[in-house]
Parts: sequence; C-alpha cells; structure tokens
Amino acid sequence: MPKKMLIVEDDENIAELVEIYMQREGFTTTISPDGEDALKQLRVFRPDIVLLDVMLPKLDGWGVLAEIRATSKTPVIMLTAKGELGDRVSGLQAGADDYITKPFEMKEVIARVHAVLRRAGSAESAPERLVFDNLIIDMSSFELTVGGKKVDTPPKELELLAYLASSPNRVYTRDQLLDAVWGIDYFGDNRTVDVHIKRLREKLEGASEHWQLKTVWGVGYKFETDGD
Amino acid sequence: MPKKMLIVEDDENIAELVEIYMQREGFTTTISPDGEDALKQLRVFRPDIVLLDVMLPKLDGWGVLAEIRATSKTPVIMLTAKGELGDRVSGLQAGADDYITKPFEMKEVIARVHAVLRRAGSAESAPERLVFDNLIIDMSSFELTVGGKKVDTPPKELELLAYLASSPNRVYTRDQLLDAVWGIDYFGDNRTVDVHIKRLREKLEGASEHWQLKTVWGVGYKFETDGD
DNA sequence: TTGCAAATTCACAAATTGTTCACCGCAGTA
DNA sequence: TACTGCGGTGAACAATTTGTGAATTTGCAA
Repeated sequence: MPKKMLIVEDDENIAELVEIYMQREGFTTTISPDGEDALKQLRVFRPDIVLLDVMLPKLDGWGVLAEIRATSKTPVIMLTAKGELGDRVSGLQAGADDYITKPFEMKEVIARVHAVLRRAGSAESAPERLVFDNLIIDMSSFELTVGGKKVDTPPKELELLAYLASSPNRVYTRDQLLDAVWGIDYFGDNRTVDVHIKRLREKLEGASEHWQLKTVWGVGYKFETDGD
Repeated sequence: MPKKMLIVEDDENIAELVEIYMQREGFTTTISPDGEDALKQLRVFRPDIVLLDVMLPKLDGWGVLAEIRATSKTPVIMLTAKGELGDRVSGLQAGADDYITKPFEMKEVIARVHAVLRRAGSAESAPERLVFDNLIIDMSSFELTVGGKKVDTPPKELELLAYLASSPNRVYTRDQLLDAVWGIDYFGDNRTVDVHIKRLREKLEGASEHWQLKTVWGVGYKFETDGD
C-alpha cells in the first residue's frame, strides 16, 4: 500500500520537482501552496508523512507544525533556508522529525524521508520484553520462552501474543486484534485469529496456572493472569 | 553506557542544535557557555569528548584546550569560524583531535565525533573487538578469526557481522541493517543483505554451537548466542 | 587502461508461514 | 432436551519470504 505524502511548499517549481521524484518512489502526493490549505489537506488527505516548508503564505511552517503535533504524530520533515540555525532548533524542539536545508539534493530528501518513515514505523511504544511467571516474550530478539525453554514462534503468532499480553486481562475482539496485529488495511477476517490463538495455545499448553489465553464467549480473547 | 559530551559554545542556538542531535545519537550532554565554566565542567562532568568553540567569553578555546591537554587526553574537536586557517593549524598543533568549520552540517559533526572516538580507541557504540567463544571480530585490524584461524573477510561482510554481533540476539530488519551498515543514503534494497549473510555463514559454518547467524522469518536476522 | 576482488542484482527453487474450509462440539436458551 | 450460534481443529492450499548460484557492475590498484 503506497504511502501518502503532503508537500507544503509555495514555490511551484520546487513542489513539482519533489512531487515527481516522490511519485517515482511510489508515494501518492498532494501539494499545498500555503499553510491554511495544508491544514485542510491534513484532514482530508491524511498523509503518512509531511514535507513542510518554513516560509509559507497565510500560515507559516511553525503554525502548521504546531497544529499537526497537537493532534497526531505524523512524521514531519521541515524544509529550511540555509543557515537558519534558530529555525532548526525550534523545529526539532517543536516536534519535527528532521530538517533539510535548501537548496537540497533530491537524493538526500529521498534518503531522509525513508529514514524517518522507518524510524516512525519501528519505534513502537510496545515494550520489548514482557514477563509473566515462567513466560517471557522478548520482542527485541523475537523469542518466546516458556518454562525456561525457547519455543520457535512465527512473527504473527508472537505479535498477537505480545499484543494480548501487553494489556493483561483486557478483552479484545477479533476485529481489534486484526487491526492491531494485521493492520487496519487488512482485508478478510475469517477464523484467522482463532487459528493463531489455537497454535499459540499449543505452544503454551500446561506451562503455568498463573496465566492463559482465554476465550471470552461472544466477545473475543484475552490474556488472563493473576499477576503471578 | 552512554558517552558523555561537553559542548563548549556561547551561541545558544548552535549549542542546542548540537545537543539535540547528539542526544539523539545516544550521548549524554552538557553545555558550557564560556571557557571558565568549561573548565569547571571538565572536572565535575568528566566528558568522554569535548566540542570546543574557539571564540568564547572569559577564556577562549585555546586556553581551554591547553588546560585539557595539561591534564588529560580527552578527545577535543574544535569549532572554528570559516577561513580561520591559522586557527586550524594551531588547533591541531595544540593537541585538538579534529576541527570543524562553521557553518557546519550536523551530519558532518556526527561523523567526526564518531571518527574521533573510534580513533581515540575508547570503544564506543561499535566496539573494536568482539569475542564470542571461538569467534573473534577485530574491527581495528579488520580481521575475523574463527576457531583460531584467520578468515579473509571483505569489509561489508565484516561490518555487517560486527553490527549484528554488537547486539547479540537482537533482531534487525534488512532495512535497519542497510541503514546501519550501508548508510541511509544507500538505495536499492534487494537481496543484498541476504547475500552477505549467506557468505558470512559459509565462513562461520560449523565453527561453534554457541553462536550463529539466525534468520527470523518475516522479520530479519540476528546474531544469536547463548553467552558461551 | 587493465585486471581483480568485492558488491549487487537476478532468477528460481525451497522453505515456512498465513489463510481458508469443512465439520465437530459445546455454551446459552426455552 | 433440542436448537442456534460461536469457537476449536486439522488439513489443504495460497502467499511470502529466503537461500543460492551465477551473471553483472563497481571500485580500486597497478
């Protein structure tokens, strides 16, 4: 699924140049010529990343950045004129993810865009390591340890377990689990979750009485634990 | 344990910019706005590296550098205004480890800081020598020793192995490895990583049961070890 | 410029995981 | 107890991701 990029830049030449290169990179793009339009596009276009010029008509880059940060964590890369050190500092403090000084090389823009997206994508809030009694879920090494023994576990299963275990005793519907683990753009629902739960149960079977994957009839599943 | 950096710079904007980037690189930072304060910080903060501006209130960069060199070998990078060639020469003669001219790109500062720390031998993020059982990865001589025998290994392969081995058991995606070993401006992704992994495996094959390059299906690779 | 070693790209086979299906069995309700 | 859904399973099938050998392209040194 292609990523959406909002390019906020009043200089038509620059905006189009960037657009051409980014579309070549597989992005779906939209251009906003000024700050106010940018705010509108943010709501309707819902970009995955924003390239934001500082000098803009109507509402400048700082204003736009502040609006974005007030409501979301959408990655923002600021485009600043060379030498505006103050700008860079404020930009990063205000929550920009990176900045690029004009004039720039498209190669650098592309590199930074990808770098920022990778960073944003991998920087999960999910903890790296979950421990319950004799169960250890380590997402940094992608290992599941049950009763002291490592158990090979495919990514989807492990992510599902980690998600459930990150909020013990909380019930999730199948749809919620699909959204969280498979992604909101996942299509198809069938018993996929059931099957993964089943496979997880096989791996966790009889390991402990302090925790278990429990079915909440008519609702969904939960990772139940008595807190050791 | 993170490295400590002392930033001696009276221009608040510059100091903060550097600070933000360096903290992002994992450094613990302290800012000194003038030469005298710098001397005080040197004693109490005990930095692992110093970024030192030449033009400073109270006591200038030369004075600070002289004081540092009188008592320690702490790496120092001088920040000089453009065109002050004389400064550069004197700086290096007076014992600075490197110099950077303003205005600078943060990218360059980061690169030089890492370079100086590597040179200084204070094994920072990338240790010079990694040892696991019968495997020795020596980045200072670029040599790989497996089971007591040296194995000729091309740079990229060795860097890749060193990077993976520097965080044993941690899984890295191909993109993360490309960012770390090839650089964020590297384009093309293909199976490049796979191929390098494969060649490394050929070199490491059957050498030990205590460590291995493991594929984490659907995720990436990791250097797995049981800690001997 | 020539020659070589290293780095990349390519194309496909192989391995592993993810999804779908069909059917069984049990919980909740009168 | 019979009925109605929902959940559990195992197997078959599909989709992805990897592993590899070989062909190309690069980068460097002589």
